[in-house]
Amino acid sequence: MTDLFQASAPLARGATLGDQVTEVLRHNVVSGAWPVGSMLPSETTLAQDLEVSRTVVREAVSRLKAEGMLSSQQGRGAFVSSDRPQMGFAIDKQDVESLRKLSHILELRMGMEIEAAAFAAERATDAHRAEIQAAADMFDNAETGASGVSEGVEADLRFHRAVSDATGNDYYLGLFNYLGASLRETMLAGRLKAVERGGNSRDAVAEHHDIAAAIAAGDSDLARDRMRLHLQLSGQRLLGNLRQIKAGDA
Amino acid sequence: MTDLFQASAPLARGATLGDQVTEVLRHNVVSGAWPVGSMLPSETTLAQDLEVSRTVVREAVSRLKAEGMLSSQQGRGAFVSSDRPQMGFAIDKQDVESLRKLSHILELRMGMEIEAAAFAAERATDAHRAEIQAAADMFDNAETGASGVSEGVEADLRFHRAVSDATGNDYYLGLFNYLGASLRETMLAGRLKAVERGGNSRDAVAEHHDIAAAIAAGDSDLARDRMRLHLQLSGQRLLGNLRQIKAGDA
DNA sequence: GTGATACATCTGTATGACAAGTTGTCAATA
DNA sequence: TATTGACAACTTGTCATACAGATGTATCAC
Repeated sequence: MTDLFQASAPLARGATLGDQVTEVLRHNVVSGAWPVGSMLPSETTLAQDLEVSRTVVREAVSRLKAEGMLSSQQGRGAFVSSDRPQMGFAIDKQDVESLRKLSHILELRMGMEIEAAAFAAERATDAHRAEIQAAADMFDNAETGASGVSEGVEADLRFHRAVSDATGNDYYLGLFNYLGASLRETMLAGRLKAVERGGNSRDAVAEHHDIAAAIAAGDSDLARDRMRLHLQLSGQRLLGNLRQIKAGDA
Repeated sequence: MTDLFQASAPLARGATLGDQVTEVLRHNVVSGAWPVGSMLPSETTLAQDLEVSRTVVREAVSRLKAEGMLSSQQGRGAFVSSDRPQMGFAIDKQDVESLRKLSHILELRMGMEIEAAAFAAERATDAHRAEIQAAADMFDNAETGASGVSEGVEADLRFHRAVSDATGNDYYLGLFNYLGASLRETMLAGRLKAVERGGNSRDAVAEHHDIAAAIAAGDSDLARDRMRLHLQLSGQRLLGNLRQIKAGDA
């Protein structure tokens, strides 16, 4: 049953075996390979196929039981009870600590914010545009001035939230708020390292201004492109800084 | 440390030891006995005090870690990370009944799936491509043949899920699963009306094939464009059908 | 004081064993 | 034939032990 592994990319360094097996099992459920109501292979079988101890398999199963994705009964087996998290779409708090998962979260953010920028360009009211501009200026001051690192992150988040708000679509705003909250601490750590290395966030300031200009001009295609570029670059910057941190630890 | 037990209510029959210990630990957190940030007693200590094996304690801790209430680190210990369950991104079930909110949900889906199509074109494995093609064919058969309405919706969802899966990014897959599940009933109602009006979903079949071809060719820009077009058109079709239903009701 | 080293302690993982519960088989029985 | 009941073959639940790997701390040398 090596095909259990086929879809799982090389797993994050530092992730425990329990984390890894949890991901494999979860993927088998959400991908539909194990439909809702179906029975899982026994823990012993899974342990053999995945080449880990039964201890690790039980750890993974117990987590997914806590999420409501699996249920088990002594003597019968374990079953898929739901193919989605009980409480909507959620990101595990520890996931942002794994660079691979973090990059995936950033990818999702990209998909969502690129289109948000386009909607914002089409629909932003004067008030929205003013807030976007204000957030861009605040970010500018925070980065070029002598403000603390925290102010920079907050201004950054404020800008992106303003763009999401300007879509006039509360789901964009809601999803951004959730992703932003999940990323806040990590962004803070990254920016801290950036400052230590001499600071490289002036690019981000210019990118914010460019996006704000495109939205103000009502050019949705341009807003899309500039947002894409900005998120690609800032994602690379963040991941680069975090890699420095992890390397420094070792 | 018998006071660990003092506040625990009589536990349900059939509850495993793991369930019981989970409740004890959870109570110690929410009651404030173990403040946020504090360190838990070691697993060995807890096992002794609670008179269970370390296995059971680990089971309980792993569940609470999955809930985001605890976090642990090898060599350091386990800590209280939050005294309340984390809330994710959620869509109210009644929102899909409002046409305006529904169109907003579809917009969010667009943002997410357009970029997913691009990632899929870049990263899809042979297995992914085969599944996408199979889902497109299944949709084809369901729409051109004499299958039920439900099969069509399921095949439609399967196609889009396959694309999300092909990103290799479980957050795209997870968000799609959530949005798809939220939309399933509404899509069913819309397609029912479409069939009643003479059927207009052959366009969607062709669009699916077009998308599949773009992904198979590895052309991410084309995949993006075609997915955007498809979601725009199918969104309009769905909303149009639903308006017919609402008009018929009145 | 400072840095290197050894040690104690914690979580993570593996292994083996047994208890407890469920399901299917199959023969004995009415 | 239909039903019962013992039994074997599974499953998950729990325990005990051992060791690996990571971390923090005390200790020693300089």
